[in-house]
Amino acid sequence: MEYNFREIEEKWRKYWKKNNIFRIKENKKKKYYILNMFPYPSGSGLHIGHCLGYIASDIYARYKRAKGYNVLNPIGFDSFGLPTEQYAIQTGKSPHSITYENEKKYKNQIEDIGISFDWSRKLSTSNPIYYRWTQWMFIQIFNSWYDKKENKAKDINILIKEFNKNGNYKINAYTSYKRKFNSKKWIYYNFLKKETILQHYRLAYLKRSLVNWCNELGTVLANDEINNGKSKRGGYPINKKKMLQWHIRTTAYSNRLIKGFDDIKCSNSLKKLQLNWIGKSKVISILINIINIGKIEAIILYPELIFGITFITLSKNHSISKKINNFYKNQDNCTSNFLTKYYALHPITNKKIPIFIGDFFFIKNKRKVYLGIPGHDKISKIFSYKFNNIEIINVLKHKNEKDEICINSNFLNGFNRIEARKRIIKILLEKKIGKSETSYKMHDAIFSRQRYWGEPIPIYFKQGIPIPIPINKLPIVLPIIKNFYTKSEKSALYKSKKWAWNEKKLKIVSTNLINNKYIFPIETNTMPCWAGSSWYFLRYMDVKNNNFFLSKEKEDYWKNVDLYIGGSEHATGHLIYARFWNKFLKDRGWIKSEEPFKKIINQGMILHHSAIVLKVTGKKIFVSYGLKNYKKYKFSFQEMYIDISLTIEKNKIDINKFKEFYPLFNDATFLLEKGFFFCKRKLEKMSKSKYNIIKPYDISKKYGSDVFRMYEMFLGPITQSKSWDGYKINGIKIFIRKIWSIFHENGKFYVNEDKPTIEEFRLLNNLIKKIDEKIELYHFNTCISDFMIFIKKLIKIKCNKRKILEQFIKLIAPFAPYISEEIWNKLGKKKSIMYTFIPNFKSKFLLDNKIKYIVMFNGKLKFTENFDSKFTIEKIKNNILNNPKIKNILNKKKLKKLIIIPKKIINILY
RNA sequence: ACCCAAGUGGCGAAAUCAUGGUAUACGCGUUGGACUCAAAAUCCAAUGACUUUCUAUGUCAUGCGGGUUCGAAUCCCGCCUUGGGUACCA
Repeated sequence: MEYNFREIEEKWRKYWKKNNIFRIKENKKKKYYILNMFPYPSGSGLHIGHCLGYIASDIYARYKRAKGYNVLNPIGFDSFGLPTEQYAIQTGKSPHSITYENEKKYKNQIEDIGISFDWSRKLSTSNPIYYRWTQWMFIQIFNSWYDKKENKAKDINILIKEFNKNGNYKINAYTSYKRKFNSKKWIYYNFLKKETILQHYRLAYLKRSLVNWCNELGTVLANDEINNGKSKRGGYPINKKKMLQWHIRTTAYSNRLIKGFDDIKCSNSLKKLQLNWIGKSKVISILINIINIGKIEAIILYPELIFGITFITLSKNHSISKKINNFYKNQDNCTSNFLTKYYALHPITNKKIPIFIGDFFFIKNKRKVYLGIPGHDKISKIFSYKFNNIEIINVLKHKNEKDEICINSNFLNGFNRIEARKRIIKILLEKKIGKSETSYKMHDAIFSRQRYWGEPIPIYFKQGIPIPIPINKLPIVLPIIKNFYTKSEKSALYKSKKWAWNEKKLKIVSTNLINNKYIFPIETNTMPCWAGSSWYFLRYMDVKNNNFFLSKEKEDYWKNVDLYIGGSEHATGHLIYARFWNKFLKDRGWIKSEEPFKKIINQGMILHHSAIVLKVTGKKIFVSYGLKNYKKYKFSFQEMYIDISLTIEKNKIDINKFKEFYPLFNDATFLLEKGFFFCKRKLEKMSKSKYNIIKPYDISKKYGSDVFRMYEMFLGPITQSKSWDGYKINGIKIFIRKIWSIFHENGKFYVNEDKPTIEEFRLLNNLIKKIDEKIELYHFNTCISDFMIFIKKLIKIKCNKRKILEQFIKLIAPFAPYISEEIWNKLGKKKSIMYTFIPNFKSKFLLDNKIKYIVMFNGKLKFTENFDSKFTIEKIKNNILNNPKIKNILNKKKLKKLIIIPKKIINILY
């Protein structure tokens, strides 16, 4: 009997939906919270790369459920964002309707592959019901300061009270405010002055910072939209421009973000990535005198190399560069790297050091100074070759392979690096040439966006002073603006005619009414995407709550995320922000967990071939790729991505299909190569822009969702990127059919009711043990191998006994839920297989009384030998020495040593 | 430029961490066979490379070059290539 996946899968899809099988309620069972990283609902819909994480987490969720946990496995949409905004500008559609359509598309596609998401908990960041709380949280961040003494964020009113009492003398706050004031002064200050000071303490504050401004496009651009200093769209120049923007004092949490790793289970590489992003380090800054100019401060990363400094480069933005530049005003070479006529004095030797100005170095540090140590720094060395009068001093010498000692370094000579560093630091500090500081690479996160499609920031401005909208008036809803493309440096919301706050009536009114007495302008910037995505995992626990973002009861039950699965591209930004946000909410007492995620795994990407054809620039002529360098043609070519479905046999193109697909090129000319038209193929990330997307529906339509699910898992380890090959899916198709056929005899469903043999039980328990272990390690690909081996053996020994097969189908159900549900039903079970338990393995069936030893000669395998598991090493030794095979190989050579590693190997050295 | 990861047959990969111990499990593909008038489907067998007439307890293979070890795909050092991130793509 043929397995009719279309009918069967459709049947169970409906059953699950109708009976709300995936709906989760809090109960007395132990909880397990699985989370997929927030998807962005793009217009092109889901592709098989997205599915990878969903399938993996679904297998894990179904498995945990079958192990007795109450599993929360929710989904929602990070639906604010740039692509929707741009698509809306292009097409004239409203971003609201685009988002609605895209979310619907995603839901259908995800349901199709049988993911057990609880859709009743769906949320969407662009929904006012959700962003009401994002806005609320922003106001709370605004109304908080960081107490360094207790290491937590607190209400700003506590700080104000303290200022009233003691000024800022006694408080130990995380602040950018450097001056001191007492309570008298504070009380005397006016409203404006007080708020200006408070801005240095608030966790959300306004500050001018740089943006990428593109004048021609009339907008701020993301780095992603820029290529080589020009806009990707149109290729227009970009200028850095300072704008007043909201910042979040994330740096206050640097130490806790580092410390928190103790409680997160994730790969070391993920930890390293985040640690490097935070970039905490102890550094020494030194003061250097520039003759006739003044002092500069510079960071010296390796103070033990101080005697190797032979030049200094200043960034063009350095205040001293600007002074120096005045002298060079009339010279042409001020723009790139050039040598000035100024000299610095070496802080210890007082030797003259030449000063350069330029951008050769990636000067990212605040000091904007680069200390050139060409003897031991690669880039400095390259730079010194450019200006060949730079002196190169080697200050290190290899003592042996590991240790380096200082040379040409005055009093440091002869010390190894570590010792030399200690000594020089001590001297620098004593002589007050240097200061020890803790430095962080991370800076406070910029929170303002000049876009339309984001959460409005709930702030209005009274004489330029930011005041939060009263929280009982939240949310302030994003106004509908038909044409929000500003083409000016004003933010999109500036175009809204109704975007002013009436303090008397407590509502949003027309901007015409602004009188700056009781009607004030509202902030026109919107929030960044990371706002909504920094706390969504909390909302899933209590998505329908209208009174608060999360109730105590629900939080007590679900606590935090047990397993977080998502792409490694979010390893830094999103994870840092979400962890910060969570810690903030905890500090203020609204939640209890210090860390939001207990365990994080990163899935790899799926790569696929893309097809690129050669087109003659500006003409409807296509040239087969192999003719690219053919001298007869004097065309200039442009490369064009075409849909991968137009290829037949690797890089051959079906021209008729091509013309059909692109009606624009119906009358185009094709220059062939040996009668065929070839393209270039490239293996790269699956993406809409590269037209190499494979949609899950195309696969599940042809093979069924079970086959699709299992094949995606079978491609390779979840954490690695892997390429898609549509041919190999056949192996899984055959395997699913084998499962089906083992439950059938002569075309009818049949299982044998006899008691299994010990050998059969042993096979089953071995499988249970392996699957148990491998699922916990997320090795889903090798689980499938084990299922295959198991089924192959059952077929070989002709076992179709109920007691074995029933357990097997439970084990495979998380991987292939549809066929399992059908077989479970045919086995006579009334309830869904989702409600069954996967048994634990019984170790009594696993015992083996023989142990296989590998016998090696000088580390090379010769043969294997079985020994009784009870044998002592001594007994094995005697046995081996008298083994004729060994005597034969040893022949007349003398045995030097015998190494026996219990339960593993025997190595004979001769 | 910096940070993080990956590199194993014709191909996807296993063994890689906790714990160094039979390299290529499982699958695809290919080849041969069975069934069939034939094809598809299915089933069975072989399949890293090399060498020799046969045999084998033979030789060589885990991106490249070294090292540690009785023993390295696995650990250490130095490279090469590819992918991801670098703060307004998500």
